[in-house]
Amino acid sequence: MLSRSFYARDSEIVARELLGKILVRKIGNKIFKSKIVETEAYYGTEDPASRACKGGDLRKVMKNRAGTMLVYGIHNNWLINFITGKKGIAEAVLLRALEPLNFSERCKGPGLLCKALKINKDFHKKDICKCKELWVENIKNKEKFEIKSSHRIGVSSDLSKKLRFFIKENEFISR
DNA sequence: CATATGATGGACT
DNA sequence: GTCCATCATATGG
Repeated sequence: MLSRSFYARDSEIVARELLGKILVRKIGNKIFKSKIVETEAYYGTEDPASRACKGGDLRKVMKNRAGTMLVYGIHNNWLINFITGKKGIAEAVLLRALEPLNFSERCKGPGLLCKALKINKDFHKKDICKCKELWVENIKNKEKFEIKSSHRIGVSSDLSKKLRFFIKENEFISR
């Protein structure tokens, strides 16, 4: 399991380094493993694309300490974020797509991956470093892959930075 | 209680 | 790329 210090860095760095890591979901006595293949970085207070810049609950949660999970409901879906950066600074990384390793649900999108792993608001504000039902593991055998970046998806106004990161030529990327 | 609003997904061009 | 059905929240009366 990754230590809290992994998340306590700039969200752009965490978003990049989360790629290729293994997300583990435990439901009852079953284990579901998947590889993280696509992420986006969000900067709450000064990010026009983030709803947290408008204030409210999201902004508060994004200021929690790194490693806190933030589950956000939109349309008929759930999206999961990990809080990054220092406590008091509103930063988070959104999980956008996973490559299923020992199951076959489709995970090509933030809403789909939450549905596949049965992630809902029960995980909101929980600690990814302590949770017994969902956590992130390091890769055993380092595999080589190229990280690409682009503008973020589904937002009307955005920063000029490219804050969406994904593994090049992976077939499980959304769109 | 009423209503506005999307960090979407899927179908389609 | 574009269109749009759909529903959990946030907010206001």
